[in-house]
Amino acid sequence: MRDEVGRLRHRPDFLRVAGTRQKAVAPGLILQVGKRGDVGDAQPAIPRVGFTVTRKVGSAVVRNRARRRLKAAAAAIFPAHALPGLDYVVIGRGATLGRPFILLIEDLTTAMRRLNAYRNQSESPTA
RNA sequence: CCAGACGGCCGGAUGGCCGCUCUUUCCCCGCUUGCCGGGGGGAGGGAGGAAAGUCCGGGCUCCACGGAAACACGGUGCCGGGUAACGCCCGGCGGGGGCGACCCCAGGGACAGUGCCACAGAAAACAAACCGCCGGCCGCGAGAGCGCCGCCGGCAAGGGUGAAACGGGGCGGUAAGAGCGCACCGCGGCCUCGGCAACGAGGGCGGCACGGUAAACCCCACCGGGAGCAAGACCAAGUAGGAACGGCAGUCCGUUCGGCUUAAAGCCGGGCGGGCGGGUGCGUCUCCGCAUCGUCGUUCGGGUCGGUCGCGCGAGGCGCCUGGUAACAGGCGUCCCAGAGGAAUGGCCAUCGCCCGCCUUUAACAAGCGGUGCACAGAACCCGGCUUACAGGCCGUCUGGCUCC
RNA sequence: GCUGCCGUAGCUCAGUGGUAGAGCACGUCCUUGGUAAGGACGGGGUCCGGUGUUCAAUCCACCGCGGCAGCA
Repeated sequence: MRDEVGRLRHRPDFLRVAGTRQKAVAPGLILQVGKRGDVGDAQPAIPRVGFTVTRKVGSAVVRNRARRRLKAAAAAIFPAHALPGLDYVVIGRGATLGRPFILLIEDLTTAMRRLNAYRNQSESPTA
């Protein structure tokens, strides 16, 4: 069972998610969560994810690599464990590049659990 | 072998699993049948030498404009060549550095004008004279000589200051001196020769007349219209069916409504229909036809921030040949080589290569273990340069030194 | 993509060719029974880096590094 995960692409979406102040900090990343605002109520809205890596992290090469590793981590977890109707924003930190990939995935799952945004695989997504 | 100079090149390799994006092709489903939408499979392409800084030059697009010129502003600045062009490149010249290979230089004009040259020093620029030197007179003294408080005249060699002092040091000359004279060097004209030229070489003349600074203002010559792909074009959606100004301007007939009027007539304003004229669009243009309408332009206001094009065949890459010292040019053959849009080109793993550390051990290697060690760095319209960053490595040419034959 | 500005003592800033300064801060001393205030003295600077122009550069020119801001 592989569910779709959408992608946040516009600045207002990021600002709305940041405005909810739902934040969890892990060594390798920071996670923000917010409910989708524009939902049509007929279909259950798919979860969406966006990535932010600021210039404080480093040069363009460093920022690109950090974002790609976060994308890979999200692709490994979100299709099975993201909750529908939520928008996730994953923020890269300076340690994102040096962190082993396994620990990066653990960081993501613990951050999701801490924000009550983690779905166990057995639960039905369309509750 | 060591040290060095210059030019060019590479800048991790192979494989596995899971993904991203573009192109192409096939299959299935759907309907509003079409380069339609959704899903799936196959094949192929997918960062750089600097993609960076944005310091120059172009293409392309829009705006402005009578061909253009001028002022202002900015840039460039020895000569010749290359180039689409350049502030780039190549070859020369001049100056400076290095034993040398070679390297460095914004390198026009200081008799067009203005400004500045601190401190020190007599004096920092049409010259002048502080300490001085010399001669004459005067005074003192027997004399050599002396004279701060004496006079007149000549001189600029010496001293000291400074970054820089109206040629340099040498010989002659002189009372002392002085290009006053002489040779050399420097400087400025002239002539001849070589060179396309910058410039160089030689000869002869002049008589020191001409300090530095133009990356101070400036003068001269040449170049530059402005903005930038978020340029610009189209589609969809959607708001207002808006306001102001300007360009030709509406006119005639019928009918109807309102106002003025007691009513009619008449006048004014509006609606509808038609004719003529006008605008816009299409048909290849003036003719003509069709459609549509008050139109078009500018500015403001309002709305949208979705999609498509621009967008990659190019001053293109590679190989060979020819011309040229070279930059480069020409010819022939061959290849098609990224196109994202919160932005693809990746994540994880294994093996090899290189580097670092440790241990065992050595004259040295090798082997073993560990390493979150493997440079600088990510296309955003494209191209030519410049500049800056860069672990490690390869190739070629040349210079100096040492040793051996 | 385009365009400006800034970098000077630990901090905030002057200085714009000629030996680099002010305020605050810091140190020592005086004053006080003691502290603060006040007074006296003092230490501190690769003037962001490099190359050049000039006799001489914080200042002028060029090239970098870092930071800030504006326009689209």
